[in-house]
Amino acid sequence: MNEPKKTPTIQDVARFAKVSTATVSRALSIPSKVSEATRARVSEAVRVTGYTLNQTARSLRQRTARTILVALPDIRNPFFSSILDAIEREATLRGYGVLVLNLYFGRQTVVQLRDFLLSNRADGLLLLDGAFDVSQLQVVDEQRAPVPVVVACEEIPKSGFHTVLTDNGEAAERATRHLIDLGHRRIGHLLGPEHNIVARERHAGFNRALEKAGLKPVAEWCLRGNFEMESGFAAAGRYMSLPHRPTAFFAANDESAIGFLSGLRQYGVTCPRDISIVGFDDLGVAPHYDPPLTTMRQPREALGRMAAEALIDMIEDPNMLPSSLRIVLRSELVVRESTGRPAAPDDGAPS
Amino acid sequence: MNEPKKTPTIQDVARFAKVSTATVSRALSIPSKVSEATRARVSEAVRVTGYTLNQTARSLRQRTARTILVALPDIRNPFFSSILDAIEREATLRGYGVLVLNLYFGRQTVVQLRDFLLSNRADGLLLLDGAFDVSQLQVVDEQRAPVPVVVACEEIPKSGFHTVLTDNGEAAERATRHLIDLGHRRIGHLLGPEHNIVARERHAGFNRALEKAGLKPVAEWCLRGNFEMESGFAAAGRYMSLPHRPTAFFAANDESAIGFLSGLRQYGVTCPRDISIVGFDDLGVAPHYDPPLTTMRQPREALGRMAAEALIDMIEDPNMLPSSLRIVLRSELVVRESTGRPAAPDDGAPS
DNA sequence: GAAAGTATTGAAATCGATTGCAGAGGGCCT
DNA sequence: AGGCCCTCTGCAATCGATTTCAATACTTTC
Repeated sequence: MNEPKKTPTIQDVARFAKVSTATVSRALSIPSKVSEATRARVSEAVRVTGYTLNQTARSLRQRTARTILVALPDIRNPFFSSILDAIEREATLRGYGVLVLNLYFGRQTVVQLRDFLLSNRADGLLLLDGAFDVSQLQVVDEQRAPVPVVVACEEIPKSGFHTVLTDNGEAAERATRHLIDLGHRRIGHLLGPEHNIVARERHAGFNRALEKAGLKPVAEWCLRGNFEMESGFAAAGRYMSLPHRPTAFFAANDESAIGFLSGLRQYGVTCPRDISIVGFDDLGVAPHYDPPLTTMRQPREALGRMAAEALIDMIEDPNMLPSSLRIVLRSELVVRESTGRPAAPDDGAPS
Repeated sequence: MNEPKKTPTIQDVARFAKVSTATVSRALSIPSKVSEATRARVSEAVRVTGYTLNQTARSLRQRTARTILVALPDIRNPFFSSILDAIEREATLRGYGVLVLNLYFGRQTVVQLRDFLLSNRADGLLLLDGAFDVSQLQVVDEQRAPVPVVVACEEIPKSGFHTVLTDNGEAAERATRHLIDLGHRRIGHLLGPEHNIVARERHAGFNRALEKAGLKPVAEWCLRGNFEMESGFAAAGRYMSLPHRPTAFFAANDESAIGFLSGLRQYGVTCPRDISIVGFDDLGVAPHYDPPLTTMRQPREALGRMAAEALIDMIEDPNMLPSSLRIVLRSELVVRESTGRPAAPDDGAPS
C-alpha cells in the first residue's frame, strides 16, 4: 500500500471499466462517439484510478507537442518579459505550453535551438530577436517539413517568416517630430546597439523627421548606446563635452533615456529645463520617474498576443495564414514632463 | 523530391548504416559500447539522413521529459523575470528545457498546474509563489510517486517542500536599522500585499528592528500597499494626511518605494531632505532614480540558480538531497542617496 | 422482411525511441 | 582443445497513448 505505485495508465482505466483502451481514449476525447453508459463507467474508472493523461505518449502518437518555443535575447528585459507574458496568456488559453530559451550564447544556442525544434518538443518557434542569424537555423529549407515560425518585435529582412512588429521607424519619426514641434532645432539621438535592426529603424525614423523639418543631421549628436541604462549614463559625459549641445534628445529606449538623465544630473543638467528627452517603450517606471518620461508606448500585450495567435494558427492549420503575414502595430506617443519648449530661441545646427 | 519528406527517424539511420536501431541508439548515447567502425558508419548515416532525435519518443521510453516547470505569479515583475532568467541558464546548462506558467487565474490554474505535472510534460516543479495554495495541488500525497518540487522566493510554511529563499525578515530588520542608525525615530512602513508571506516577513522584520531600538510601532505609520508602483503613489496621499509624519520609511519593495516617491513629489516633499526611504530588491532602475535608491539587494541570480540546481538534483537522484532542504540567502544593504539624517532632531512617537 | 445505414465497441497497428537478453566471434588461459 | 570472459551486435519487448479497420447490434426504410 505504501510502495511507490506506478502512475495509472489508460490500460488501468480500461481494465477497471471493463472496456478497451480505444473506448477509454474515445470517451475522454470524443465523448459523442461513446454511449452514455460507457462514458459513465469510464468517468468512474478515471476517478477511482486517479488517471491522468500522459501527454508524452499522446504527443508521440499525434506528432504534436502542444507546446511553443519562445526564444528571446534576454528575459530580464522588461520589454521582453511583458511580451512573454502576453504570449503565455494566449498560449495557455489555447491549451499550449510555453518553453523559453535565452539566446545569450550565440553560436552554441543556434544549434541548441535547432535541435530543440527538430526534436518535436515544440510545434513552432516564436522568435523575439532580429539580430539572430537565421541562416544558421536551417529549419526552413531543410529536406523536411518546415517548422512554423513567427518573428516578433524585430524583423528579419528577407527571411520570409511571418512577422508581427511595431512601427519602429514611424514611431521614432513621430517622437522626434514631437520635439521639433516644441521648437527644438538642435536635436540629438541616443543610439541603440549598432547591429540591432530595431535600433537602426528608430535611427532612420529620427533622421527622416529631421529631414522633413529641413534640419541637418549632425553626426556628433548621435551618441553611442546599447539600450542599457549604463550606456545612457556614460553618454551623458560625452554629451557634456560637445561644443554645441542639443537641447533635445530622442533616446532609442526608456532604459537608456533613464541612464542618460541620471548621468546628466551629475553635471547639474536638469530635464526638462535644460534639455528635453523622449524615450521609447513606456516602461512601468516611466510615469513615476522624475521627471515623468515622455515616451512612445508600444502595444506590447497586443504584440505578444497576436504573435502567439498567428503561430498557433499556423501550427493548427498551415494553410490558414496567407503566404506572408506582416502585422505592424502602431505605437502611441505619451507626453509627460520630460519634454518641453527649449529655454532659449534655437537656431539649428552649429555654424 | 519536393514533396514534404517525413523527418528521418532512427530507422532510416539504421537502414543506411546497415545496422540495427539498437546499435544506432547506442552509438549516439553510449559510444563506448560500439566499435570504432560502426560508430563512424552511424555518424555518416546521421549526417546524410539529417537525423535528429525525437525527444518525445525518448521521453516516453525513459519516462523523463528533461523539462522543468516554473510557475510564477507574474512574469512581468522584474524580480521574477530575473530569477526566471537565472533558472533558465542553469537548466539549459544541464540540458533541461523550461516551461513557464503564469498563475493568474487562481483555481483554474491549480488544476492546470496539476495536470501539467501529472502529464509527464515536466519532471519537476519550481514554484515561485508562496501565496499559492498547495493543498489543492494534490501532488504530494497522491497515491503515486511524488513529483519533485522546489519552492523559491517565498516559503510555504508546513509544506515540507525544499525551499530556497532570501532572508526577508532579517534583511527588513537591517534596512530599518539603517534608518534608525541615521537618527530617525519616526519610521513608517509601506506595506506589501496583505496575504503575501514575503510581505509579512518584511513587516515583522521592520517591527523587530523598532522593538530592539526601543521604538514603539505606530499603526497609522504602516501604509497599505501591494508591491506595485500605483499603490506607493496612492500611499503618498495618505502619508500627507497624517497628523504627525514619519521622517523615514521602509518600503516593502523598490517599485512601491518609487511610486511613493513619485507621489510625494506631487506634494513638494523631497527625498532625502524631507524624508528618507529605503526599498527592497535593488531593481535596475534603483541606482539611476532621482534620488538613487537605498535598498536591500537580493541575490536574485543565486536564488534562481540554486533553486534550479536543487530541483534538477532532486529529479536526477531523489535520494541525493537531505529530507528537507532550506537555503537562506543573505541580502545586502546598498546605501545610496534616498536615505540621510533627519532634518530636525527627532523625538520618536507622537505624544 | 430484407437491405441499408448508424451507433458502439474492440483488436491490433502505430508513433520513435531505449533496453533486456541472447548470440556471435575473438582472445586468453589452462 | 575446451572453457571462460569480453566486446559487439541484433531481436523484440516496451513506454502509453491514438487511430484504422472490422465486427456487432440496433434502427430505419422501402
